[in-house]
Amino acid sequence: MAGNCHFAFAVHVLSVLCVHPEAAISSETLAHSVNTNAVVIRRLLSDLAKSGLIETQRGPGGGSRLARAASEISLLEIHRAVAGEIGSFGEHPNTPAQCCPVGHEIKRVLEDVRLRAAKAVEIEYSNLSLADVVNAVNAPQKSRES
Amino acid sequence: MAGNCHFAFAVHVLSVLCVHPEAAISSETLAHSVNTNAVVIRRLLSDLAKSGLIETQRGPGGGSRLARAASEISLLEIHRAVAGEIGSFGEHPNTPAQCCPVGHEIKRVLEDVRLRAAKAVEIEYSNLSLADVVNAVNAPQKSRES
DNA sequence: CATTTCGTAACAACGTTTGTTACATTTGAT
DNA sequence: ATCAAATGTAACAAACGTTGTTACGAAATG
Repeated sequence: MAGNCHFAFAVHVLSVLCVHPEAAISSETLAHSVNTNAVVIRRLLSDLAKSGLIETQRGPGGGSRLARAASEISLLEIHRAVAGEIGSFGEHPNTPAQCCPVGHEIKRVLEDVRLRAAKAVEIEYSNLSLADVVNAVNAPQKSRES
Repeated sequence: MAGNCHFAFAVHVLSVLCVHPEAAISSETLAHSVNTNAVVIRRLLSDLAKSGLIETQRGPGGGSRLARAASEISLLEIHRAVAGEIGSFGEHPNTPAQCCPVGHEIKRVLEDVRLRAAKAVEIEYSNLSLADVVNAVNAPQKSRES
């Protein structure tokens, strides 16, 4: 696995919240569906709440629910909430030799390339909503939307 | 940093080879430009040679040079050579609860999402050549091509 | 006030990546 | 032939990020 799985877990969790609009779902229940620890889920939920995608209640009967209609939540928002801006494709971490003509400019050029790729992914994610995901979950045999 | 920097290093190295077409460049020289260890570069060069992007000579005066015109080498090829297929955006590593309707289907849906994003990046990378990168390196003040 | 649940800190386990040393192998020059 | 230059690759340590886990305080409900 490269990087982390916050985004995948978040989409999973939000999908579960989406199909249970009537009740608040506990981190324990969500953790069971994702097959991980409840604290891992709570860390995610904390980020999602900070971004206003869910609302959470403490105490008995507490848990989380969507703060908005699933059709109004894009995958881009989810990604930003739990995994930051898109575009961490292996950057050049070193300081290249500045005396080398290539070394002097390469990081700027690579950054442009990175931005292009990031923009392309952003467009894809912004065109997919949580509702699209849940629809796909509920319609296994059908081909993909849009 | 997320993941590795093979791709960034490879583009850097290949750019240096591109601007020195007259001679074979040693891993030591390349390592100096990238500001890393020569063995790190040799590992990269080994992958690039296996993919037919460069040719390498051992012995005194040896080193590497491009096997093709830079305009015929896409960033997608470079990525595949040193960092594998595009599309390792934090997958869902666990086996979700199969009794949960969402858990049962979510990995397939997430895989579709991942493929979409990967395809978008592939298109960007396939439309950029090593020559484009070198042109951008040589024309610092100009805006980007295409 | 007891129970449930969240929020968060702290820490261990694990895997990946990078850098480094070491050494065998190939090649070219003298 | 021998030497020097350079690659190819294995082995290993250090650093880092991620995940899972325990623990415990805070909040809310009845």
